[in-house]
Amino acid sequence: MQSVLLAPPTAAIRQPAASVIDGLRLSHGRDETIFDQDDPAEHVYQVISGCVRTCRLLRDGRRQIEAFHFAGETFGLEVGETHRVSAQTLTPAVVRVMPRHALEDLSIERGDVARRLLALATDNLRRSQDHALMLGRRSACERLAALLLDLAERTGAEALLDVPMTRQDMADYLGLTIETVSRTFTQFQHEGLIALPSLRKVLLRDRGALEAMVG
Amino acid sequence: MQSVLLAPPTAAIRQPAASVIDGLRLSHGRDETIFDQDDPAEHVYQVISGCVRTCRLLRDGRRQIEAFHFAGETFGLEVGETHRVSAQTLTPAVVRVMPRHALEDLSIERGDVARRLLALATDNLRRSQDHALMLGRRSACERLAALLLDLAERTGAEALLDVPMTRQDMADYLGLTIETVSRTFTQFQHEGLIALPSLRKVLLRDRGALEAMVG
DNA sequence: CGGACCCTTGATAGCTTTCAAGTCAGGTGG
DNA sequence: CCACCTGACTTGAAAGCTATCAAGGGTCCG
Repeated sequence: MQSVLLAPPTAAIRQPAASVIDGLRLSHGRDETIFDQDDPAEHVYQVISGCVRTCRLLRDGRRQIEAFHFAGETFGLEVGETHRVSAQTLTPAVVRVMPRHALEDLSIERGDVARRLLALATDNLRRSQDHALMLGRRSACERLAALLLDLAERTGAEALLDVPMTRQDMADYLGLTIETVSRTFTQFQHEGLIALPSLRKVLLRDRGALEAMVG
Repeated sequence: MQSVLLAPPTAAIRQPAASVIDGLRLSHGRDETIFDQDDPAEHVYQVISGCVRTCRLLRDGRRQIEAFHFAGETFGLEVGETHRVSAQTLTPAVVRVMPRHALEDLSIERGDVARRLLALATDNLRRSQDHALMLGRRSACERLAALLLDLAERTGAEALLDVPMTRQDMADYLGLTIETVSRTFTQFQHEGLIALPSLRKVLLRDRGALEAMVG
């Protein structure tokens, strides 16, 4: 038997793995809550289709989106008893729901399952570290360029990107305001780096220049 | 047998766990490199004594410190073949070095070991997410207050903190400049929140106010 | 066609950075 | 033991980037 719990993140999109724990598949509409911050962390989730955001809220309402999750990606893995982030859909989405205790029990018996889980956790860690570097040390332009390139890579788009999130979502992911995101889009457009054929679509015209910004 | 690979982070300081893989114990002086960014990731490390920082560098020299690691804490766990961060000592330190492949092999046989590794990874992930929230959505004052309280908690200090890092280290962790960190210290002092009996020591005079800032 | 929401743009303010001196402390060598 | 010297820290002034406040314009959907 080859494929186990979850396919490796990169391969999952194309070849969904057979899984030991199938889990429920739940369909969600757009902008629906999957779980809230401080809810008991009883499940682990995998995006089957659509897009999900995980985010944290400060008491005064400031929001930081921790990550966007696309098809094949996993979220909701916690070490403690409660979720430290909330999760909502950006688009209509199908999400696989797996009971956490079952996964943990299984990972004690099955080394390969445990290994896969560890890979998922360290992969999320890697993303989070990249995110922190961006938030700590990059300018607004660099942040937006990084987001666009990341989206292109993860959705496998050539030049025309479908962006499932609002400007507000991008702002809360990038640690900026909605106005700054909008101005930066306009600036990129004027510089010929991108075109904006419609809201929710971005055409990358000079990928090299964007990559040079990100470094 | 009760204690396995690594004690849980919180307990490790007081009762170092017996371990399946003892690993080499290496002594380092102050400001020495343990590994560099892009080095092959062949080991996992645990701080026995002293303090270690892990950080990432941008090509133009901008630096983001990803985390400070104190006694009992683990660092260097990677999913890929190379280290994405570098690690240096802040103080003279003793570090336990464990071969990564041995850990991975062992975690396939031993469910408890795998579980412990997963807990370590998700714990690091949690810290990284807190860090990202701070970098994305908090002011300079809030960031410094959070760092001081975090140090107090992790080193178990009552009111008088020993800070092993320079202002530059703090700045690179907090996503600020050294001047802003210094000014914020001065401001806290004037507001009666802290006193600075010497460099590298901070006396917390109004912990409640600091906690209120962090929220 | 109307309305609501999202997005863009403009003007101004504010926080943090940058640039530039100084000050202080700790360590070394005389 | 003291003087010096170097690196770390602090402080000041000015600039810059992003946030805030405030309209105005588009677009999608009922």
